[in-house]
Amino acid sequence: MSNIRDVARLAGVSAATVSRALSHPEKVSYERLEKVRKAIAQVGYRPNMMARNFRFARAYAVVVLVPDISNPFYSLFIRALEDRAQQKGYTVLLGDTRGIPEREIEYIRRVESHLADGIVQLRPDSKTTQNNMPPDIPCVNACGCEYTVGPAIRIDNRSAAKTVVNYLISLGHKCIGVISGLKDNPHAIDRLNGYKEALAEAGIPFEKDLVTEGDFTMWSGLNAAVKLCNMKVRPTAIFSMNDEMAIGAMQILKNKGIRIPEDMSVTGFDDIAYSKYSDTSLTTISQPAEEMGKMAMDMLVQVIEGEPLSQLEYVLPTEFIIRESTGPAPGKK
Amino acid sequence: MSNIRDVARLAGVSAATVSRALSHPEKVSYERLEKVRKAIAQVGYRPNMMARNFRFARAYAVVVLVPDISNPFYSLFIRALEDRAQQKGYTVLLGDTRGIPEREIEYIRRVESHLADGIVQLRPDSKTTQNNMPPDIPCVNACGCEYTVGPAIRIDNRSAAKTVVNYLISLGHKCIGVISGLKDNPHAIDRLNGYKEALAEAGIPFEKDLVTEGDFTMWSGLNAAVKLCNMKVRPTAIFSMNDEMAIGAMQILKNKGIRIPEDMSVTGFDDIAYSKYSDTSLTTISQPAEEMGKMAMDMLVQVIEGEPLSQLEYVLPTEFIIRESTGPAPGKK
DNA sequence: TTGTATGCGTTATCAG
DNA sequence: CTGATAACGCATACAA
Repeated sequence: MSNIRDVARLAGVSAATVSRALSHPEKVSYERLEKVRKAIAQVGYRPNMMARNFRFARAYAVVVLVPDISNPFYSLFIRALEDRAQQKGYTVLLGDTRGIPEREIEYIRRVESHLADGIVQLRPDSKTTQNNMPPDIPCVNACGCEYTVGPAIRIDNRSAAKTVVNYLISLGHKCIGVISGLKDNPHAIDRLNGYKEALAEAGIPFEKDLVTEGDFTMWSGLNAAVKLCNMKVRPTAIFSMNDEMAIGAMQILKNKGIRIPEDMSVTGFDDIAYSKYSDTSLTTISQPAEEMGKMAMDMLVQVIEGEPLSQLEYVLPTEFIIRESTGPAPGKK
Repeated sequence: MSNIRDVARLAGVSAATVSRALSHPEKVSYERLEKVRKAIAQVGYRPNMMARNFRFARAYAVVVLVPDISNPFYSLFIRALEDRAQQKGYTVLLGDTRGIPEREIEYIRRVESHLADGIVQLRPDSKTTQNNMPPDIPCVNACGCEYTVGPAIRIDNRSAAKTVVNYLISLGHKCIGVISGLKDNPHAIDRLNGYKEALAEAGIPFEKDLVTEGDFTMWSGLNAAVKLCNMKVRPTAIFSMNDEMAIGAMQILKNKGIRIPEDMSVTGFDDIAYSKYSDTSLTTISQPAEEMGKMAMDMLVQVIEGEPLSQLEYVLPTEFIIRESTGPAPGKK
């Protein structure tokens, strides 16, 4: 591989001139600029970015910490993040933690050892996260819940959930089952609070047995739905905390001959692509995943570059999308 | 940020000793090892990996070039790749090209400028790809088709497709529509060849009107299905070249009152998670995405480190999974 | 405008 | 076993 001195020698100038020709061409005479240009072409010189980054003590790279990249919501987010990163001259280092703290720490270490300049955090488990994250490393929390600290991009999970449940109530549903994420998942907590608020405002008592626990996978949604079906008083609607679990639930309901939405309404959360195309298309909450990815990147770069943040937290709007999986409670019209 | 000399000063040793204490502790006396250990802890020293990489002229990073990370097959592959990379001390740089050649080139440049050591290529468009890829940069083609050059991990698209179509034929189907990817997509070409072979061996003439073109999205599958339904002689089965398009197709078929599989059979390709949970679960080909991701990483590291490759190409087995979306041709039993 | 000299943090070499 | 030194490739302060 040729370096800047090879080019300089060939062009008959100093290495400094070659460097300037590339970074500050206005400071170099036209004549030498041409010489340098030719020499660069002749040897096929490519500046060594690693050396340059090293000199600037900057990696121009960010880590994105994600529990599972195969989750469609996350992959959409990351796609937008990467897009923005590329625009800004940054590289995205993929950190799929699978929820394992050691892996998270491994990636935090990458920042501490200067292989990346900051972290975008999609990990919702804020307790662990905040324990592991040293306060001095640039970090944006992009899966924020109500009680995150530091720069954050988030949605209002609570009021979104409330909107969904309000809608179900308006359709006459009084017994609404919940398929939750893991109980200590911040999203699950916020969304459950929305559910409770909606119930309270409608004067419906909260029944904790109606809340089943899943882990955001289709399989867990299926299992949770089985439990809900076997209850003494079977709910007439299911509020699932994400689309995957709702899809899993719908499959088993249909297998059992329960019609959707005639016998039971089902709602999701996220609006992943499959929700629109699933056989009974899913009523759900759409999150602005791409907008969130872009904003997270913008925000992180601001933090990295030491620019002041005009806002510490951005709460983005969600959209409630009504499709075929919801209808009037049985017996209502 | 503290550096190696700060530690050395504090420990009362030379920088070289600190370096050795970290990299070759067996070459350092126990006494000084302890001193160094304490000093490191005291100042919270983290070795600057960028400086170390710079010195070794290695990035310990690889680029993964993918047309669309939100595609579940790709994200599974990448998850496994990242897993293996982490095991081997490498970082994965995410390169979502969205099929745009300029973006691909941008990432190739990252390797040329020493920000990464090599590339795993998931881009199936081998023509463009090979035009852009300089011969001297380590690269593994992981979405290989029959005519890729260089190190490759792939499946036998042709024979997998043939298996599917053979099965449909065995069910009595004689008029089998195809939802293809873009006509010049290597996967689409290989799979279409499999389709043709199966037909030929069964003595069924190939009808080119039965081949509709999609772009591997659900939406395009839906549109293609509409075309197939409107044909003079409507096919009794649809061979879709991926699951997404099959899911899109199934939705519109059901909307039109066409029963699956009684009136029409549908098959997919990839076996993404949703195929199992979609309302009529999908008969499809399962690709070993995770195995492919791991092997691609192993292979790339071998190339990077200059180890000889025992095999230039690995063809991994696929599995044919029969679910509910296929059945006997109408009129057959 | 241009060239020279220096340093970024690390590690291998070599002499002690 | 240890320390001083040079080198990796680049960009800047400074001198000319």
